Amino acid sequence: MRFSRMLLPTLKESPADAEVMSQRLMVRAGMIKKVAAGIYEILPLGLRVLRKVENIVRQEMDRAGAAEVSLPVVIPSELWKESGRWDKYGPELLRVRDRHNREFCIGPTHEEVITDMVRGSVRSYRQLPLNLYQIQTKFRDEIRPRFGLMRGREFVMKDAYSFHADERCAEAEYKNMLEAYTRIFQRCGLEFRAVEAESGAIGGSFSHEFMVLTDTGEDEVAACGSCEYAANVERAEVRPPVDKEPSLSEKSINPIESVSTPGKKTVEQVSAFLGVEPAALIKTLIYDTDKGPVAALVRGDLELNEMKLARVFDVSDVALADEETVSDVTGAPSGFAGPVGLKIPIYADYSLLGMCGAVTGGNEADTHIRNVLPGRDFEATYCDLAFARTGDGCPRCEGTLTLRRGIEVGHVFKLGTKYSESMGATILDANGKERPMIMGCYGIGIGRTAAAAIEQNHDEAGIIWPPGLAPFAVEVLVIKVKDETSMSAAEGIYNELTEAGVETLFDERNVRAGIKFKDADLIGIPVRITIGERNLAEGLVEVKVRATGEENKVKVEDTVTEVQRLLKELGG
RNA sequence: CGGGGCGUGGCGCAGUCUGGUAGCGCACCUGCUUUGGGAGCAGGGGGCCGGAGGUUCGAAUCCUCUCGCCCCGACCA
Repeated sequence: MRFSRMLLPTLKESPADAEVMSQRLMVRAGMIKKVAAGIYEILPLGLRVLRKVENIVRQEMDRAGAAEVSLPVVIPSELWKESGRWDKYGPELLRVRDRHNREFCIGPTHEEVITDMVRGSVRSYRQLPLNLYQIQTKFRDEIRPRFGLMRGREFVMKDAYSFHADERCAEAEYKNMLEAYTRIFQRCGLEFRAVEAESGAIGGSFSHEFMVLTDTGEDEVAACGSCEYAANVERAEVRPPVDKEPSLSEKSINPIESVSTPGKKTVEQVSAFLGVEPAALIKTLIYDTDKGPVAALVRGDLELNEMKLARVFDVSDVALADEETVSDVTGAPSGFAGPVGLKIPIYADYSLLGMCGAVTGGNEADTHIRNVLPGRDFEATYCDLAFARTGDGCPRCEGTLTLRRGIEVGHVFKLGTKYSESMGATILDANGKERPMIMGCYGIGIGRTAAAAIEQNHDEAGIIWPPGLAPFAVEVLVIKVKDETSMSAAEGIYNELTEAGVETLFDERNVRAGIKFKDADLIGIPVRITIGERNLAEGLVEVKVRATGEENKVKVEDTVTEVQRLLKELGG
């Protein structure tokens, strides 16, 4: 491809609204251009990269036994009403009407459509399993799109759906997809972890997020340094402490006493006022549940994870109780709740085990109490309630967890029968009994993967593409276009490379060398061949590796073989 | 949805407070010089100042409404 024939508007300055590096570099490298919040035009260079990701995904999905389909972007509301999601999905679902005033939505995901496709034509367990995927543009009307392609409203996604006659088969496919995803992201040249997103109650986990580890990710991941355990911080479990022997100080601790703490409600205020560490406080939160109000306790320096609390009660959601409920159950305004003397069920985080002489609310306005000893002064059910932190114990081994940021680029999820049941996608099993198909779904954000690759692979000068995703393998750069010798040598090398099947960008623009060098670094093509008069006089050209800066002079006639050797070495 | 900020040429911005015929840098066009890391000089083209209404002799500037964009938070998975 000739540079001059390609729309490749590089920018010297960064766009004002770009928050993260990948977005800045994609805009500056002329890959994307924003047209509206979360909606982008993809320019030729950008598309080439997206196609690289797509093709890797396609190859690995095919290799894993999945078949590609194409599903509609515009989906009739009936399908979504069947599954019940038309009412549940909320404003993120973009709804439109056609000229006959019929309702449709722009597909944000395609469980309904794929289920509809399969339910008509699959009637027997003999026709299963199936795994169908598509690579397609989707739309989610995100509240706050940001970070360029990382969190757009319109975005390209690979989504796959599998159908099975029994659980074992569904689980096998789940593993199959985990392996396929691992291959995909390896080929993309990314540092990533498959992270448990949700643990099944009975062994194993059936939701994994593939997280690319970077400093700018939107999600926080707790990963064990010693084993494979990794989980979204919102779900990450913490190893329960071994039972603590009561220490001497515990035995000899003084009885509780009240202290006046006028207007001191928050942990910071109370710890500052009393001159104790936040970790010496017990935070008491009153929550509303189906079973009435409960108290949840965590150590003062930790944060309660509502999801963990919800899981204790096996509900999808818990909410902090309102002011009225708090004063009803504690007899005090919020900010002064404490476990001592409470009549409602008390759930305490493991972090309370071994605490002694703690400070808690006094269940009385402007009052706290100290010398509180769990077990002596109140009883509680102990469980894992706090957000995991760096240094916490791994739940699976003796190692410790470290928190890192990550970008979710893929998600593998066992769906079960939610859609097949509501939409009547059933088969007859070997006994002639009708049962819903068991489904799984598997997504990969294409644009997000490309963005994540940039987050992980760039320097001050620009992008450094992993060979697998590079828009071109090689860039041929002529210093002086007007010099006929240079130009004909460059043309020769360019043609040879192209004929050898090496994707080559030929920068034959009639601009100063400096501009071309800067653009080459910015665009980040792995290998650059520079053709200048001086070297050419000795029959040489320069071959430079973008990632390492390593540079070699090569004989003109050896260029193509040398480049091919280099590319092989780089893993392209 | 709450709070804050910004809309001025393709991009980045000044001008707005204190109304008086729209400016700078980059990019673009022409010429000359230059030519291995975003050149210099000279000349030039391009802007319904986001939109509507109002105040005024006169509005980018003041007032009202509106649309869009960005940031923080809440929401969402």
